[in-house]
Amino acid sequence: MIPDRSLEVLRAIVQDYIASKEPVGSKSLVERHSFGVSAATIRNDMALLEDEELIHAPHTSAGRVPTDKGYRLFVDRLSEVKPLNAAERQAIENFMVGSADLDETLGRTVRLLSQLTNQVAIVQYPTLGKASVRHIELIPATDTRVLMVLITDSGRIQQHVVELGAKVDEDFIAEFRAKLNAALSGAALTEVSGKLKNVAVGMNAEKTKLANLIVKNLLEQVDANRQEKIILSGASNLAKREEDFPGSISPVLEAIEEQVVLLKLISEMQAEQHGVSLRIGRENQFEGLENASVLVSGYENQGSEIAKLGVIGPTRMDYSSNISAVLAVARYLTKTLGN
Amino acid sequence: MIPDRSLEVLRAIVQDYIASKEPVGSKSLVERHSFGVSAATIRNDMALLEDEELIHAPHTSAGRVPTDKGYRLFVDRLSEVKPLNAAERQAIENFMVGSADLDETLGRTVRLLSQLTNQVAIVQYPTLGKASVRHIELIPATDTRVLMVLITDSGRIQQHVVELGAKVDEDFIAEFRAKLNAALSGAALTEVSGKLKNVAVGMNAEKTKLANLIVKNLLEQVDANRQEKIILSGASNLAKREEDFPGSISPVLEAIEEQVVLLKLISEMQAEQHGVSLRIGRENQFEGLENASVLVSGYENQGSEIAKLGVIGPTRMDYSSNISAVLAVARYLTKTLGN
DNA sequence: TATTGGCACTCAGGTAGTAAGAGTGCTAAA
DNA sequence: TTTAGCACTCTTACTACCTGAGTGCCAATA
Repeated sequence: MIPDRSLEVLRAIVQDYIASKEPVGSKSLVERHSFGVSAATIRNDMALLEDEELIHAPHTSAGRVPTDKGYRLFVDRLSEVKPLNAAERQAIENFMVGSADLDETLGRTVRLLSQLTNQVAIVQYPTLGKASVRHIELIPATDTRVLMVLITDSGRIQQHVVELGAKVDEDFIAEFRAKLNAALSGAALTEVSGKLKNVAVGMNAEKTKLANLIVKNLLEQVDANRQEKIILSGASNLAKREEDFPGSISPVLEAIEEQVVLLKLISEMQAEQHGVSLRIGRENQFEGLENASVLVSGYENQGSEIAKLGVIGPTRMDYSSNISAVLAVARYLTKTLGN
Repeated sequence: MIPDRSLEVLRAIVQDYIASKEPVGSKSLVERHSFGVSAATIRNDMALLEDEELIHAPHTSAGRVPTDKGYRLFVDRLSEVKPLNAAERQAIENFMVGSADLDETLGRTVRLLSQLTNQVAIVQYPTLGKASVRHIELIPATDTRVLMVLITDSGRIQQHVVELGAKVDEDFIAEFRAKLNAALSGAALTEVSGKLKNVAVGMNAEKTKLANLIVKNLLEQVDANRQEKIILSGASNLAKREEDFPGSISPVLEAIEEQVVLLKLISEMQAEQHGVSLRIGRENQFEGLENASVLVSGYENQGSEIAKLGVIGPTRMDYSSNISAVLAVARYLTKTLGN
């Protein structure tokens, strides 16, 4: 359908526009690339691309700029994933060594990714839905309260203070703790509720009441706290590319500060080709992100994807580089978590 | 030194400028306020204020704008803390109910504060330096690894995986855990290292080795993780007030994203009058914050300050309202933590 | 001595008009 | 199918000009 040379022209336009941020015209195009044809011919090709809504002229006498659709075709069919250079690879290695716990690992990851790409980076915490119980701890806090700590196999920790309304017996707590762990250790969080049914069997009335209270709280914790979490880094990178956002960057900042929106967005995104998922401009419906692209990839633990990470930036971004950076960091994080 | 009426003029200039963001001239001043004198007289007062470097004219034929020094005098001597209105008070109440754990409480607090003030809000996590040990947990993770969890009285949790390099005996872990808790429960973190000296006494060589490894890691955790933490909210509010930052907001965003810088800054700030601490514009040396004001107050647990919270915004901010909002939220957080 | 009206002066911002340059689309020829 | 040529459009920059806001100063006044 679209002739090869026209596609080459599209590729050249995307590349030049990303590099220069100026609308690109037929003349500069033949100067910078060797098409072997004249500017007039290129102009014909450009007219074709414009008919297909792959490029667009901001003004009558300006050059052309890729549309969302144009970027999409570029990414899907015209670009190659640019391998990281040695310096970047080194940066990844250096950045991640010596991370102690999950918080620190993910914190470093998100900063690394924002530095590598010069975009806003996001990292989602491992979803509890796919996690399983490593350990449950019950710690007497005051006379009538118990601090409950739930530790999952992905390293995530949830805590909650349970008000028992009656004085607690330390021995009972210890006993119940053992019981809980025996019943739940290794269980997927989704199975927890089923496995808890019989845990209070064989206790006297008073203890049953306490046990139920704790179980109820534990379920709440598993459930309510299944709520996901995202961390961000590099918001200042957005401000540096303000020209790429007509109007103001404020709507974009608002959108990405709204965790709920962001979570909804990335949960909708399923890996496409290259192992990443990409939404360009208006391809995603969320208000404020009309001029932004969202690029995510999954990272894994024990062979299955547990959450996503990626970058958010203007539609005018270097897709090749960013895709390879996101992929590399996702792989590296998977590896780090494996230890 | 400076006559009363001139100070009144300064107050009027600050108020009008904050409200209108236009440099304010003598004529509009006499129109909006009842000084009982003519514009010419006000001009004389303004010349005086300019001599004192309290106000400044952006151009020869423009009105006047307060300088950092002018804002400072305004805050210290001319402004009253504006009590919150009913709606704001209600917002605070509503926002905080039902917070489960520390993370959620602080998360809600920082969002509340940014909404209340329309500025960037910051909340510092309780400093470990002032905390004490509530409980230490040792949980066998794999054959040779133990997950150590340190819970402090402020609700903060630190975790770390200890590689023991040898197979661990569960009974020993349980025993050692009891020993650790007996020795450390209730101890301030600063005392931990002293109290750990004799904990391995009376064990055989092999166990001593393991114990020392755990103790070493515990100390590392107490120490290295004394590193502070800050959470932010409302960065988009900065973008909305871009006009107040000559050039770009990018340097400001960079500065506040740099946790280390921010921590250094607020740790230097000691409560002054009104119970808050304020740095206006160039009063703070940090790069990127020349046009920003930082306003913090401490919040408490068990009667002593454990960390700070506050807002960051343009020097042209509503100091009266923001001071009262920061104070109110700090008080409310103190109260919430008391439960 | 403090205040006031008057006035000349400065300067930012808006409006017009003009010129230059980039880029286009179209047409006719190769 | 490609190309050269050309007329046309429209942005951008520059210039000149005007207006209005606001000032500083001075001489007069209470």
